[in-house]
Formats: sequence, C-alpha cells, structure tokens
Amino acid sequence: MAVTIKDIAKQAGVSPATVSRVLSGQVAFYSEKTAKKVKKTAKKLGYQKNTAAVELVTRRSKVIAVIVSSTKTNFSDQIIDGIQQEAGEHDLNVIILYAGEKDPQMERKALETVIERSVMGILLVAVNLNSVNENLLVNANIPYQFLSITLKNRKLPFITSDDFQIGYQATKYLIDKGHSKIGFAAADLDSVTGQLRLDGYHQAMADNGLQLNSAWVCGGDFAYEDGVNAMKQYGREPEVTAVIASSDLAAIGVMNQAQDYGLKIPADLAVMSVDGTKLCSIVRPQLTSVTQEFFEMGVRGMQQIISQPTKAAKSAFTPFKIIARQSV
Amino acid sequence: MAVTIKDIAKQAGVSPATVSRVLSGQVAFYSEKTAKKVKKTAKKLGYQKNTAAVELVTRRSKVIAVIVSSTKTNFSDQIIDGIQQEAGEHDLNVIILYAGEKDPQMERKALETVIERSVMGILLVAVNLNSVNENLLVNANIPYQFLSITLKNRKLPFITSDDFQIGYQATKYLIDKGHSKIGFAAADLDSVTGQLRLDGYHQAMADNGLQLNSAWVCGGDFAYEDGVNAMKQYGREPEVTAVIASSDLAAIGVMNQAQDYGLKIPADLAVMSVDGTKLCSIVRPQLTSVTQEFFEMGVRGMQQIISQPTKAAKSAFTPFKIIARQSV
DNA sequence: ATCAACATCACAAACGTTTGTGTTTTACTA
DNA sequence: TAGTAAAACACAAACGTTTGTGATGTTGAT
Repeated sequence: MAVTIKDIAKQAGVSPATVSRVLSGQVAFYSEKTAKKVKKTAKKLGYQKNTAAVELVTRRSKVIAVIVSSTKTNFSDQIIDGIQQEAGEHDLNVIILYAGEKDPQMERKALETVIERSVMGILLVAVNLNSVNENLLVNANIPYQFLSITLKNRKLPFITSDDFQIGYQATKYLIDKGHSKIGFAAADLDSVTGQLRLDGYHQAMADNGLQLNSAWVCGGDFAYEDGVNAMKQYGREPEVTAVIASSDLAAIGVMNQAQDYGLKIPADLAVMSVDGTKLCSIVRPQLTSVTQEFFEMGVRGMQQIISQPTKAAKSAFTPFKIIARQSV
Repeated sequence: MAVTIKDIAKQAGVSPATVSRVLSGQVAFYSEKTAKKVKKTAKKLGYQKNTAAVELVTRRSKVIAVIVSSTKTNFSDQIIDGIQQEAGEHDLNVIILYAGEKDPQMERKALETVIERSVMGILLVAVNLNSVNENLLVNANIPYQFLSITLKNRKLPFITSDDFQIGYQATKYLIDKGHSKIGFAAADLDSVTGQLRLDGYHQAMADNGLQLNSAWVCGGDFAYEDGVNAMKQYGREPEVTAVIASSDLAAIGVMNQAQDYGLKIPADLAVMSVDGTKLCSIVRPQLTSVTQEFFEMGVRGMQQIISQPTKAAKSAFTPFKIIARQSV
C-alpha cells in the first residue's frame, strides 16, 4: 500500500540499496545525478520511511522516552523543555508517557512499552520504581536516568537538587529573617527527598540552637491539599511564625488556608515554597521560594544519556537558589 | 544479543511459530502443556518482544500519538488524562509529543515522527497546522482528530467547546449580574476560537441592547501576560465593570493587575475566566469561570479514533458550564 | 482395520529497511 | 590500446516477528 524504497528504486531505475543510501544521507556511494533523481521521485511518490523496518535492522532508535509521574506538582514542563532542547540539538525525538501517581501497574506498562521499542534512552522524572520495575529497567540494557528525585538505591543515577541543602538553606533563610518557630509542610516523609529536606531542616534548627517541635512538621505528598491540611494542623493561632512548604502548590495551600483563618502574609505568617515555578509570581502575595533549576535537570539528563555508553551515568546535583518575593 | 522467540523455541523444543502464537495469546493452536512450557522459558530468558518487528510484519501499531502545542495554557493535562483512560480500556499505548508554540518546524517534525512510526491514531490538542503540515497529516492515511480547537477548515474533525456559545453565555451571565460595560480580553483574535468567542460576546451585547466599545476588547494569546496587558489597557479607572478573560491564566493576570491598581474584585471589577482548571479555585478571590470539559474531550477524541475506520471522524462539541465562585 | 476429523505443531514467506561485499562502469595512466 | 584504480552501483542477507498452509499425530466412529 504505502510507498516503499523499492517503489522508488523501480521508478528511478536504481537499486533499493542506492535509494537507501541516498535517503539516509550516506556519502561517497552514489553520484550527484542519481541522488537528485532518487530524491525527486521519493518526493513525487510521497515516500515516508518505515521506522519499524529501520529500527529492526539497525537495532537502535533515535527516540528518547520520558516517563513522568506526577501531575500533582507542576515542574515537569520545565524539565521536558530542557530535554527537548538538548534532544533537538542531537536530532533525537522525544516521546513522553504518563505513568500515573505511584501506580506500579502503569509504571510497568510504560516501561514495557518503551523497552519493547528499544528506545535510545529513558528519562524518569519524579518516578520512584518498586524493585520489580527497577529490575525491568536495569536489565533492559538501555541508558536511563532519574530526574528530580533522590533514590534510596544510590546505585541508580539521578539528577536533582541537593534536598538536604534545600531544607537547610530554606530554614536558615527564615532563621536569618528572625523566625525561630518554623513549620515544615507537605513533603512526603516516606520519600528520600522529603526525608532529606527534613534532615536539613532539623540540622539548620540545631545549628542555630533552636528547639524542635514535632507538631511543626506535617507530612503529605507535595499537593495543594497537603498545604491546606498542614495549615489546618497549625490552627487559627499558629505557634509557628513561618512555614516551609515542599512545593509551590502546597505553599499556596497553606497561604490560602492561613488567609481563611484571617492571618496576614507575611506579617502574621511567613510562607516559603520549594520549586519556584511560574506559580510563585502569579499568586498574591508572591511566593518567596527555593527555586530549582528544572530546565537544567532536563538538559543534563539528556547529556548523560547521549554520552552513554562512553561513560556510565552518574548522579549529580543541579544548583538551586532562594528567590525573595513577598511571602516572607 | 537480546533474546528472541527463536531462542525460546530452541529451548522449549518447539517452533518459533508456536512461541509466537502462545505469547500473543492466540487460541486453539497449541496444547496447554506446550503453552506452559513456552511461557516458562520466556520468563526464564527474560524475553522482551521486539515491537519494531511486530509492527513491521503486522503493519499496525497500538500506539496513539498526542501532539500538544500549548504550555501557555494549562488544560492539556486534563485532556491527556481523558485520552489515557480511554486508551487504557482498549489496551492502547499513548505517547505525547510537544510541538512548541506555533512552530511549524517542530510541528512538522512531530508529525513526521509519528507518521513514520505509523501510529494507530493522532490526536492534536490545541495545535493549528499550516497547510503543508495539514497535507502531511491528511495524506498519511492515519486516523486523526483535533482537540480543543476550532479550525478554519471545517473538513477536519475537531472536538471542542462551542466557542460562540462560550462567548455568548459568559457575556449573558455578566449582563444578568447587572454589568453593561464588559471587557473581552486575551483571546487570540486571529484564531477561529478567539473570533467565535468574540462573535458570541458581540451577539450577547447586541441581544441585550448594549453598546459596544472596541476599546473593551484586547487581543492576545491566552497567556498570563495578555491578561496583565489587557488590564493595563483598561487602566486604573477602567470604564468596564467586568471582564471576560479567555483563559484561567489570563484571568489571573487581569486580577493581579487590577489589584495592583488598587481595585477590589469583584466589587470594583468582576472577572470571569474561560477554561475552569484547578487554578480557578486556587487563586484568591476564586475565579468564576466558564468551565470546559477537557477530560471529556480526550475521551471522545479517543473514541473517534478507535471507531475508525468504521465511521469517518466527525466534529463535535463538548458541553461547558458556568461555575460561580468569587470573582464576579 | 479404515478413515475421517480434528488437534497440534512446523515450514517458510513476508514486512521494509540497512549494509557488507561483489560487480560493473568510468576515468585515467602508461 | 591495454591496464588499472576508483567511482558508482547492484545483490543478497539479515533484523524478529506473524501467519497461511502443509505435515504429523491422535481420537473415535464405522
């Protein structure tokens, strides 16, 4: 049905081999004249290459798969932008698959699809695999890289911010502003990411001789609702004078709930968020944030994939900075 | 290198044909005993099917491609969710490609990638193709469907809200609330979508005997900044008492700028948004919105693809409703 | 015992490319 | 003119499946 390389060959009076070499831009295998002829008839016939056939014979693919998990947070767009840019420069195609929220079933399916297609590389943003899926990925013999997540298994390569430092610096920033009773909200305390931020928070408090109060830390899942719930926990007359929320949306949740309680921000309560997406400057008051370099994460992730298998993938931190806006 | 069905065949002492039939779940071609044996050795060897080979020989694919354009607005997630759900029920895989913002180059590349892979269907969300890319798509002989957009070329199937009615009903809603000087902001007036909404706005004004003022309509591109700019246009002491912004983000832009001007919402200025994503209930005051059924768009889009080629794809409207919150 | 009917399986072609190697043509040298 | 090296091309195998068809084995009825 569809027009193949053979059709072109017949029309142009050459062999399929020549057509293939012309169309895939190999040099020094044909004359300029036949090249022109081949290209013309290819265009005339409306030829589209059959990628399945190409990948079957070459046993490699030019697509990078990005598996993204979370839609509860909203930074993945930036990461994907970074990936796209870097991919574009190397003539790679990127496809994105959603793997649900902590849904091992969907994660498995996403993994299988990309492995069966033997993509060139797999980028996993904010997804935490269980051990069977982890095995699936590792045994697939395809370069991979985790993004925006810290894993228990330090053998796996990931690129993210230094979560301990995020917790530490955010806390220190608030302490420097005169706060001593600081809440820590909405992080997933079962995740390494959340745990590290909490450790940083603890350390910063300790380093400054400040008391801790377990009621000040409220776990969650980085979602808006978790911010709301945390604030409800703190109550109408909160003991804390500042809170660090582990995502922009969560921070908005605590702000909204605080305002519903009649609290003024930042006068009555300072709020600081982690992520620093565009949301921070869209809400009022604008959110002071620990701003991560998500775009950069994407870029570096791609670079790791591309440089393989020359070098094995390594974990790395991307920098972050604190951007002062209005909420502190 | 990788393990193939031939390896399994050899190990299990059967033919590759039998392995294939067992693994792809064909019935009445083998005994239960060999089936078990085959499956076991397949698992033991860690077999992963080679999709390239499968697609090459079957000449069909189980993947749905979603090409999304806009990251300036934020409704695509809902559409994709709808697509995913419907896809999941039919054991289809969905891959997502970003095609930039009105970037014909990237659109072409995205189209070519999916066409070369001869995917089962193509869903285009909020992308408007130029005529050459349009030809590419149409000639590819792959079912396709546009989502969340109204096209000039009525031959192309699209599923979206009735934009004229959106403009009309939003305007009427504000009129019923007592407003007579109503702004219309941030829609892309070069797009059919924007134009239709504007027509609806005009019609509603006319039907209620209200004057129009061309200074009340400010075009844009549905972005946050367009909302800000529109409000700047209206000024510190705006003539309009209400404004319809053509996206949630744009509406937030209007609100923020209005508040920067010291205006109270909704007392001094009512703001109404189109889209109705989660953002509406996250900002303060919460945004009254024309809420579209994006999830439903995704579902219906997939259904159209699936039902092809039994029926040719048709255009359709998904319903919308006005949800009152705090901004009017 | 014969034979049909069916169950179970193996053979082999086909899908559309790429690519190593062989073959023809061209161009040039002596 | 003969010979040769290089350029231009064609042949054919291979990639890993699916699937139509033919081969073999088994069962049961007559």
